[in-house]
Amino acid sequence: MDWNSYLKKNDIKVTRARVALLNILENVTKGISAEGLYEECKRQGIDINLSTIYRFFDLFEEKKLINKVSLGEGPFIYSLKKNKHDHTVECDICHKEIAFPCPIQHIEELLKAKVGFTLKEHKLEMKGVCEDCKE
Amino acid sequence: MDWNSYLKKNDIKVTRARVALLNILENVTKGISAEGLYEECKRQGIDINLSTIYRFFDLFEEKKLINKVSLGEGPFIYSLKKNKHDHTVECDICHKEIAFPCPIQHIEELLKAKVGFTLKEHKLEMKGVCEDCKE
DNA sequence: ATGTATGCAAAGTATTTGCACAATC
DNA sequence: GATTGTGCAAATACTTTGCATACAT
Repeated sequence: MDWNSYLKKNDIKVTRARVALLNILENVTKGISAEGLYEECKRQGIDINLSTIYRFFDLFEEKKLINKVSLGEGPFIYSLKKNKHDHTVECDICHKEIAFPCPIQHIEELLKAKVGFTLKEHKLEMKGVCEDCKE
Repeated sequence: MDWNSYLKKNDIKVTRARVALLNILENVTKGISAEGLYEECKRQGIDINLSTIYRFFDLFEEKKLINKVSLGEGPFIYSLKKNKHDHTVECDICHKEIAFPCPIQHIEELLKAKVGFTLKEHKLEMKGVCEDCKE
């Protein structure tokens, strides 16, 4: 992958650390923790500080390029977003639709961790009441 | 609610702390953090140690009576499970179905926290590959 | 040359644990 | 009475931050 243009497109400066981390993340099948990524760097002889990794995740999460998921214990698990898409929730009352970034990757990590199931497709429909109609 | 029989049914000893915490949780519309529950106890003049609250959550999560959700930052958010139900994931290859405790409450908390939307109904279908067929 | 990124060490936040005493069955 | 729960204080796990230096444009 051409990280150079990927990064520029997202207004992120191209640095040695970021490119190295992206290269590793690209080849990781499931999510990875900050510590895990740090260990993987060491294993590959790449010297990157753990703080840098946390800052990398923070930045990329803010740019919505990364999923950050908790398995309920231990560290957060991060993974590069693929197939970025939204779902919509429709308000029962005003019928407004609100887009919401697909939350399935949270569930995907849980499924993998708890029952060893690898998710391929999903369909999610949600209905409820929006903030304005809540009273 | 009759917490006495609720607890016994789930093989949990009835104690002052547990009943008090359940009473509070029952009247909390959305999830609450350990610290939040602790503050609420104090506000109501109930004296329960923060460790006890954490131990309460651990126990009830193990018994699958409580949801534990992370919003990506800050503490975990806990809520009593209502409408306990499973979803199934179907394996593309062997067509085995695996039940999975409904993960929507995770999403529910996220929706509430991020876009103020209160979820009422959902439909979730998932397909993928089970552990045995993964090779 | 300027602004941003990184390493390092120290601090912070959320949670867990060990132990002594107390409550429950 | 035996077992399990709770409070307290200390420990741990994970993550964030401040500051000095290095790097990217």
